[in-house]
Amino acid sequence: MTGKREAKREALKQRLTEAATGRMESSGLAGLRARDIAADAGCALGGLYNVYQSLDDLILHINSATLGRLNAALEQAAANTDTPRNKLVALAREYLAFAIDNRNLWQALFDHKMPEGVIVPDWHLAEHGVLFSHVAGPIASLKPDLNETELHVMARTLFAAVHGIVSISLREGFIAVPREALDEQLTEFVQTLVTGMEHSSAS
Amino acid sequence: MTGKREAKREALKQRLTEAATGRMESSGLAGLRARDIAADAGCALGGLYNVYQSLDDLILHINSATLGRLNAALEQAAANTDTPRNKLVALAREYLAFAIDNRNLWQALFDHKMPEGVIVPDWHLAEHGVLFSHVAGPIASLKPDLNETELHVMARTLFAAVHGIVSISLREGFIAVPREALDEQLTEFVQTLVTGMEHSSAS
DNA sequence: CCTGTAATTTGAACAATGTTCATTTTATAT
DNA sequence: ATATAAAATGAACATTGTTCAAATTACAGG
Repeated sequence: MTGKREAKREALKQRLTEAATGRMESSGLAGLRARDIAADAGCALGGLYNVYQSLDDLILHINSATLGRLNAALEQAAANTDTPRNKLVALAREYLAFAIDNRNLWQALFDHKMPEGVIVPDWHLAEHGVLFSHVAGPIASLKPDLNETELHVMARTLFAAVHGIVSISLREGFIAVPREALDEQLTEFVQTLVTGMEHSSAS
Repeated sequence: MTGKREAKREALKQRLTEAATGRMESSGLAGLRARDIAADAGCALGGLYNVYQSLDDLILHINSATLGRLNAALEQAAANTDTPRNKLVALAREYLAFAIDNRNLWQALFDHKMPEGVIVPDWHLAEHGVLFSHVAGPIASLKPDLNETELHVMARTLFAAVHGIVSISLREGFIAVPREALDEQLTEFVQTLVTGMEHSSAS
């Protein structure tokens, strides 16, 4: 009857992660309390710190899972579309859809900051970097003359632009634009940008 | 010798605001402590709460001042340029410059969140809204057929796109792109977008 | 099945922080 | 000069994340 320790530990970790994810979904990053999470998971307060290094560490793991789902959704969106132009539009729309459908989890990806002096681990930065990569393929088709660096930089720029539009649109306090209008705006924006790319010097 | 109360109160408010702004510049929003601010301003901890409703209220006022300076800088940038295209490029570059030169103050504009249930006062939302307005003029020239709503929405979208690029570029942890490269990327991005606008259906 | 040991779980205690408020100090008017 | 109202003070409180000595539990050997 060995291995029971390991199993319990894993089970607790999962319960904690699920509890924390649930709290984050319903109350957002700012509504996350160590005591609530522990209570939801059915363990003592200290139990959380046996499994995770800190609350920030736990949040990092939640964000990692969210990034995984987001990356999968974006990959799907690009795969189900034909031309580079349509892929870029589909990626932007999927990003918006994911942000709306997973508001608090998505917000936490960008709202969460490590405490002063603590650096974000490389593996997590890499996961963020994958987001940019989805955009790189279609851009490479549109502008085959770009070298790898230029391509990467432009992909990051385009992603950041779309992120900014989604981010400000979903910001609380600001006038809530209806989803359909947002979708249309975003589509038009990407279309305009692609048109611009097609007409620029080194296409 | 009347009016001394009012004067002292104003003086204290200013000292508190300056102290808090200084702390925010050097340590960022997350490094702001009520006790530090009060100590810097030379008053007791409670004094802060005689002048401001809460720390959030104080932060709101700092952000208001920052927005004032940012709006002034953007207005200047647009005024010193000729064509709509060049105005849009100048606005984006000025936005980047301001963000770099006022990193922590600028970050706080978007990082700060009111506690759950407390809503941002209208006058402050309006100040944020002014940011979009700088972009509206040049866009109106480029696309004279837009009605007021369409114009406002497009201005917001373009601003948000530029904001996103600047925001992700200055994000800690991510690879720091040299300022000149950033500036060039941003310029190219706006140029591409304007080109796209010139070639789109309802120009 | 019993027992000793090592790992785990617990929750009281701690430190840091925003906020309040009874008390003290100060400014103004009479 | 004194009374009153305003303002300043800082101790006390509530809410956090985090730690750690003590209690509990799982496992191996007899």
